[in-house]
Amino acid sequence: MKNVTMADVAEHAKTSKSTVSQYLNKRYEYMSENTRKRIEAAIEELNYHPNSVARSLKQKATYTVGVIVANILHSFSTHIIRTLETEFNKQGFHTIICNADDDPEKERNYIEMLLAKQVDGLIIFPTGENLDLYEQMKDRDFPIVFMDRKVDAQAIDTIMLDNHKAAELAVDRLTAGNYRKISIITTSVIRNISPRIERIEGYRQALQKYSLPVREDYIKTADAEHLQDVLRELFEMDAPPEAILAANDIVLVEVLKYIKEKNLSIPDDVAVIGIDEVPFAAFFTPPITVVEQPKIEMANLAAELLLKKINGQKEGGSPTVHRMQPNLIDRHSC
Amino acid sequence: MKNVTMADVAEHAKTSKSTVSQYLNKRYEYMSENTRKRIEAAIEELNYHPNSVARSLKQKATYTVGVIVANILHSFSTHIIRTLETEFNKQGFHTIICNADDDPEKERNYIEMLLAKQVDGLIIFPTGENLDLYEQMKDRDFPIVFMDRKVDAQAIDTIMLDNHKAAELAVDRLTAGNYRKISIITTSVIRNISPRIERIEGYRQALQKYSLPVREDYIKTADAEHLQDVLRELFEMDAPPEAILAANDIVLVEVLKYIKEKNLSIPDDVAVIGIDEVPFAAFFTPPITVVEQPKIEMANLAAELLLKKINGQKEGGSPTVHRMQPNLIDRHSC
DNA sequence: TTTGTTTGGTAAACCGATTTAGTAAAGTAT
DNA sequence: ATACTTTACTAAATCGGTTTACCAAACAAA
Repeated sequence: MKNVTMADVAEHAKTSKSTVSQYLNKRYEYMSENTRKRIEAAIEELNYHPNSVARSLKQKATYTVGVIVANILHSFSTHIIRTLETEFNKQGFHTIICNADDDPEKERNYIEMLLAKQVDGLIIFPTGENLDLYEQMKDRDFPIVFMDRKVDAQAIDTIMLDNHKAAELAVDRLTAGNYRKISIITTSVIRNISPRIERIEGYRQALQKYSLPVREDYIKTADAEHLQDVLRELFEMDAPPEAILAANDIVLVEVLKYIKEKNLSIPDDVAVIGIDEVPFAAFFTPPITVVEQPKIEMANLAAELLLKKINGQKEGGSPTVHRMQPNLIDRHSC
Repeated sequence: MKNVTMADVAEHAKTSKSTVSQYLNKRYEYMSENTRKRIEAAIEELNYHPNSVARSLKQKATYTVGVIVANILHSFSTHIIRTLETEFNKQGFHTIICNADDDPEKERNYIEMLLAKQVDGLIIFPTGENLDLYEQMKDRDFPIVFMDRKVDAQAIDTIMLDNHKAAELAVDRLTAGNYRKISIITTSVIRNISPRIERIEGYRQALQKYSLPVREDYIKTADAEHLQDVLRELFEMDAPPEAILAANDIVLVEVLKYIKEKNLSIPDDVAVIGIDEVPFAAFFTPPITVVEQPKIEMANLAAELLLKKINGQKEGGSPTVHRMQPNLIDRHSC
């Protein structure tokens, strides 16, 4: 069955393609009532649906944005995606979601594919390795917003948690509970992923604020698959930590797994605090205290900034890192 | 800065668009080594990237598939999405993910938008309300696979859990633990969403298998927001249930919230079993017994079926409902 | 020498919209 | 009656690729 095109509609309605196009774009001033009705009828009768690929080619706009998350397994990413999608959809934009799996090569492929597909803008949780690509896009003034992580070499609008503050909030809470031997665990820090670095920095500074010693062997980083090993090391130390700051939700899950397995009790044997809210924190036994990111605001701001760029509004100032404030949800794990 | 097109490359390489196109499609037999090198150099020098919108228009293929999930909040959906995206990406396809939020109107819009965008195929978790659209696509032989839910009126390939079996497995486990007053709770059943209906049916049949009475007041359905009310009702009954079968992950979360709030103990005060695996089940206190869906297999099968249709392979038989087998993960909540 | 084949290439149509420039006919102003 | 507007419409160019049909030159075969 042949596809119905605008030419078919025009023929059927005894008018020209141009007029049908005007009709579709609701510029009714350019035609008589009679013509309009004939077009309406023809569209109905032929069950015509415009081809937006053709439209995009001519208009040089696809009304589609790309989102490349570094790792879709973080519940933070999932929530951001959901809000972004809803927001873009409201504004008539489609969203293509890609998962770079923390692999710079995959990220490169996705960026190239999305650009070839002529997306109108990009939101990226950058791996930080594809500087040349970031640079190119910036030079072209291609609409782009970074999320969650900053890339030092690039002056690109970026939305990030105030990670120093987040770690500080956690340490504040822990010291208030009289824990002094505090460990921080985060996922791998090769490639200097900025939020992880910053959370460790924030932790160090907060300890210093309380004149607590910073013990390097309390600072642990590892891939998700090796976190159990790291935890074992930690608890086999002469002076194991009294409290653990899980620097993201993946770490928190591994920490709780380990604790369950070793039959330790929270907070008596170890106190636990996490950065990133997770769905089970509220009804866990005990409920887990957590520092949450303002996900909705972050996603909304990202969408807003990107749409502004797409609509060609010259940005007020130069590219900024927008720092969002974390929030402590105090429960009973410390 | 003007965009670089194939014409620019041709000019720069002193050849024709046709030859450049052949080059891009790796049909090197049609040109001399010398020409090939010149094209290569020109592409490099101009930093040319082909426009896939133009290509799609001519080829009538976008190498993009759409996925419309009914509700992205189910962890099941998230996992399916992840696997689908990975799988399609392997095969050179992009994935556009949309969330219908269980709203048939949103679903309709998404289907229409994705078709206008000329996606090559569609995977839908159908709301079940847009029969006319489903029908149209089927009539056109448009590649489409249903996931998780079936639509009775439509003969469209569908991938579903064996929901009767899933509920039966849960009841088996509960009766083995000597629980006899078993309640099932599921999210709203208006619009006859098939997996929910089937799980309730499976529950009834399983009770009958054990000659246990089927009490209608133990069968509860409600929107996520009203589940707490439903739980209150349930536990304020004269004979409250000894065990709860949470028919999906959203219900499970609400059940555990309620239990925590009321300070009930699992499994002594109430036993709990869920359908759908969740990340915290393994290290919850107590670890939650759960019937899991073979998500990976389901997503892989869906991708495989869809790609076959897209590649025009005539399907062996008529459209089928593919029933996948659930699996009990026995832990300590019953 | 003539014919056939291979090699290396190009011009132009095409995909299905949008948009610009132009025009015929009718209406209005002077 | 003439000039100017407005109304209603269309032809054709365009977006950036792909593909088909065709061709000239070089070479081989008869």
